[in-house]
Amino acid sequence: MPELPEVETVARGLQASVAGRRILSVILRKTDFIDDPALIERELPGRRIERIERYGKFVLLLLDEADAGGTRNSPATGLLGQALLVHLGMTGNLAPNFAEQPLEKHTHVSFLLDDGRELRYTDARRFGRMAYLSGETLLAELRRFGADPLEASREEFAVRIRSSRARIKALLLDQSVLRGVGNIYADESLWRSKIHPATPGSRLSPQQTETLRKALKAVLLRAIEMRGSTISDFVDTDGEPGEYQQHHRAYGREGRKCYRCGARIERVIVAGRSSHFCPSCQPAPRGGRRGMKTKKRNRPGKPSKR
DNA sequence: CTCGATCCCTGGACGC
DNA sequence: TGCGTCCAGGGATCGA
Repeated sequence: MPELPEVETVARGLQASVAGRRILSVILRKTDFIDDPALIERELPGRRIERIERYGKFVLLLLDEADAGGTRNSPATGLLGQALLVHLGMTGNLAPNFAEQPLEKHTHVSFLLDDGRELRYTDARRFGRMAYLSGETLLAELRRFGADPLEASREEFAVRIRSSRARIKALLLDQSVLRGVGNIYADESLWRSKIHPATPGSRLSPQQTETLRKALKAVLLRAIEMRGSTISDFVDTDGEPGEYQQHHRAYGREGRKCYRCGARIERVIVAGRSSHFCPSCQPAPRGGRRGMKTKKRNRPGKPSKR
């Protein structure tokens, strides 16, 4: 499941492999995860991919100007003009392929490039998102998201975390608070910080908050070095899995021994997500079992018509 | 403001 | 072998 380190890995891979290439044409197959498919078919052909960046869990392909008769110029430095946003959801993948390579299953978009390769988007579950945005619309979209956890200062991080009574696990997952953290790295950073996932943000001490900021940043940086975590599907632009899953201390370790104290790692649902923690190292917040249901989510009944 | 529930989707695990 | 069921989860949305 691509979170910040996995998306960073993909963005770096694309920057190395397709930056500077021009998109000749676009082939769309399934489009229900695309904001405005017709816009993409109209706007993308002929555009050059200037560079690729990560923004939260989005891959941003920054494109050159639309019109430009004759030579095209780079966009003004630092200013985002127009971009293709790609969110990988749970199972999305964006990677260049040779055109003669057979299409993998669930390949929904192909961008034909000017060097004969194709940049392909595959996504079995289609929890991802693709959108072409420009100008103020693009800026407005990016403003919806909170601080980058690799860049947030002590002060900014503290304000964002401690001013809310929501549980810390929910805050870490909330993209309008911090952009890029998902379930794995939330659990890993909380384990390292010895903070229980159901602790309200407002109940964290300044020291705990700073410990969490540093732990989160360290975990993310280490995971980027290891090219992300591969639980089931994730592969980078070379088709290689990540390796950080070998360093998980909490996520996916229910019933196994805590590396610090030997107690059994538990799993509860917090903020609607599986949350793995050490009941000994990460004691429950005082004042009750708020949000401490056991693992089962209610089984949905007959799906109702819409 | 914060919460849980529901929905989107498919592959994989598991029980029979 | 095959079928049914459950589960995973990021994010939007809605009602409590």
